[in-house]
Amino acid sequence: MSQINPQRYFDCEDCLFRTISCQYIQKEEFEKLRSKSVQLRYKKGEVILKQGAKSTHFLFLRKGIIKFNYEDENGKNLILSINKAPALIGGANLVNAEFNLFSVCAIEDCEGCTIDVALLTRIALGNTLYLFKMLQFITDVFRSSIFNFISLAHKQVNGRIADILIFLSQNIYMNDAFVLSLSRQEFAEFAGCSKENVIHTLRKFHNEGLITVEGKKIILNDPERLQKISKHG
Amino acid sequence: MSQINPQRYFDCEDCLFRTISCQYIQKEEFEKLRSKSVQLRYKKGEVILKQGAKSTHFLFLRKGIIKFNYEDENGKNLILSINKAPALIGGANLVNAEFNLFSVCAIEDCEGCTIDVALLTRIALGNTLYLFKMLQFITDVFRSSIFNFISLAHKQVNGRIADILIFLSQNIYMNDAFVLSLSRQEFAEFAGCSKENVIHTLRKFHNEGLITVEGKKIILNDPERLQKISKHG
DNA sequence: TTAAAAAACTGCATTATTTCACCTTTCGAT
DNA sequence: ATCGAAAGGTGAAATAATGCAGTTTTTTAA
Repeated sequence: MSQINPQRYFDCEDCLFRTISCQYIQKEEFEKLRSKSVQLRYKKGEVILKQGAKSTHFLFLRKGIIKFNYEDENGKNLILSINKAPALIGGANLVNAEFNLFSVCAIEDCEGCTIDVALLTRIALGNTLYLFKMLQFITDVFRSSIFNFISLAHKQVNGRIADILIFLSQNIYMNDAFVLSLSRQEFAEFAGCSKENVIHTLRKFHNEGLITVEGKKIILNDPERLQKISKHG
Repeated sequence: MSQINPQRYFDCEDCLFRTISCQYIQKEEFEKLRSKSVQLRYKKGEVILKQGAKSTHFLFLRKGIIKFNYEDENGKNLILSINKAPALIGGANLVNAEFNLFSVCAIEDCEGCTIDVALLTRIALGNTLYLFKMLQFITDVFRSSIFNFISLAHKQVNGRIADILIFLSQNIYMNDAFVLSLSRQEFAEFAGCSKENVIHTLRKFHNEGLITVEGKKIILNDPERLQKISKHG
């Protein structure tokens, strides 16, 4: 994450953020944003934004998978949501410019571009359609977590784990078979239960033929039945 | 909720929404908004916005207490948040103009004013500072629910109920003693547990002298110890 | 390559939570 | 004023979830 000699890892030409931005704002304005941007790479496990810190930049995540993490007063972690690129990260502070409420961490190797919040805000305030678009981007990340919370709030662990498996398959890995980016501990922090409970439950689903678990490799053999478990709670 | 003969229950002169709006937009523009508004009263229990419906208006809640309610596929309810006036209700749809994700119901008698979404959006798009202010209003309602979710996600029932008691005391009733607007069933839907568990736990806190429960009347005798229970989980 | 550390896993005792069956109180409508 | 429905409440059995103590497997770094 060295910034001494700003490195260029990828080309801006095919950047989605650029494409979308340039539908709303002038190329010259985008160039201003870009001149303040730095390309960064994060290894799996690295912290991108730290809870409690004041962040001066967003990150346009171009590649990779991240988690939003909240650490409570006892040091217990909760994963609020998991998102994959492309996404605009750090937006909880656009409307409400305070300290980061959550951390954002890479759970797979990531690359992206910092975006200066002050400058983006200035540009967006002069262009409501662009502002609107940015807000959509930001709330996307947020909204996905709502249904996870609902699942958490009134399903038991079986249903919650079924929900997470379906979510990962459909929204993150886009495949019935995937290699889990989360440790069992992290899975538990996402499901709001103990890691033992995650292990027991995955094993049970495995023994019932519902899924195949082999270390980090998971295959959903019967998504329909998983849906039923999710629904039943 | 008769709209045949639009009734005037209260005076617009001292309306907070008007005061705030007029800091950003012209009086004439506010008059346009107002001309499309209707003053409404809701009895405790009435539905203000219905989950799944397409809402053409926000409600500026001028007086009263409301709940955000999500009903799942099995008919189970979850209360996402509880808010008191003043608040701008229905904003989940401003950025993302779809159907209502949640219902909003009065849990105390309420009064407020409808606000035409299309017109408000049009005005806000022409005035970014106003748009920003409206977004702040809307996300306020949202943000308060986040910490309730965190509580839900990794505390046990004792801690969750302690959290809710503290929340109600500090954020809704602004007093250590209050008359609960929720039934035990609703309390359970907020705490994400069974109503029996709510009753048992309130009784336990009562027996320990932590709180005094007498039907709907609740007094927090020892908020500090309650905080400790909340913290310990 | 190997030793140490971290993560995955297991079964079980303990604790938390739900569910059920049933009783009592409160409240609103006739 | 009375009936019936809804809400509040109780205790106990059944179920779910956690936390522990220990083993195995995988990963990491020297």
